[in-house]
Amino acid sequence: MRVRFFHPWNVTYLQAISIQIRLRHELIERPLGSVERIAAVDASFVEGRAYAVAAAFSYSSMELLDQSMAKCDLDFPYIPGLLTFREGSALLMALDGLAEEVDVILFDGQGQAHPRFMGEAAHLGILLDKPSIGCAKSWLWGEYEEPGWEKGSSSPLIAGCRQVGAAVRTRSGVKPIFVSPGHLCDNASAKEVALGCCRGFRIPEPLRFVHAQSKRYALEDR
DNA sequence: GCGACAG
DNA sequence: ATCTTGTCGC
Ligand SMILES: [Mg+2]
Repeated sequence: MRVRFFHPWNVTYLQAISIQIRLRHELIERPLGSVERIAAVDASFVEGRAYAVAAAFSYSSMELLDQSMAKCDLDFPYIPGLLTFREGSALLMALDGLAEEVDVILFDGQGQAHPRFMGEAAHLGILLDKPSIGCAKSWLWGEYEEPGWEKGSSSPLIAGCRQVGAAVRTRSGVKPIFVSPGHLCDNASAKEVALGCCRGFRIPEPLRFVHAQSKRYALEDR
């Protein structure tokens, strides 16, 4: 898939925040259409470099359809709220190598559950002009109640008097994940798709795969 | 000033 | 996220 919109990546802390605020006006929230193919992307880090892997799957069977890797030097530090400026360009490079077209992309981080409603999934979804969903392993933004113990139960993440995502129990009795819609998606679709690609583990299968792959890629290049 | 803080 | 192997428990 191709990147449709661009902005500089070698920016200062204040410029990064300014870009997030500007992109906020481009965010479109709406239900997802039918999902036949889905992609996920993640990165691992070693010796100041990011190793990103993107992969495409059949949504119904979770069969692997395509895979792509990218390596690049890191220049921006990790700052909560600005994760996209650390690993975003590496993730886009990996996604750019995917030949298979997909209906939605999963990211290892927040979507709209972010102080400026512009988490990694929302931000990169806009640049790619593709539907996107954020599936974070821990909390960043929004008030919520502990969801029920059973797999499938969830409770809304509320910020600024509106729902920006949900804490979703993807395995009974296990810590929930934080699912929030990115671009061209809504809360109901995000939760449905995130749960729809779990196969017995807390983390949705496409993200589990790219996480493991990026780690292997980084370790064997060390 | 203090606390919180995706990966 | 990373530094790091085996080990305890469901
Ligand atoms: Mg990650």
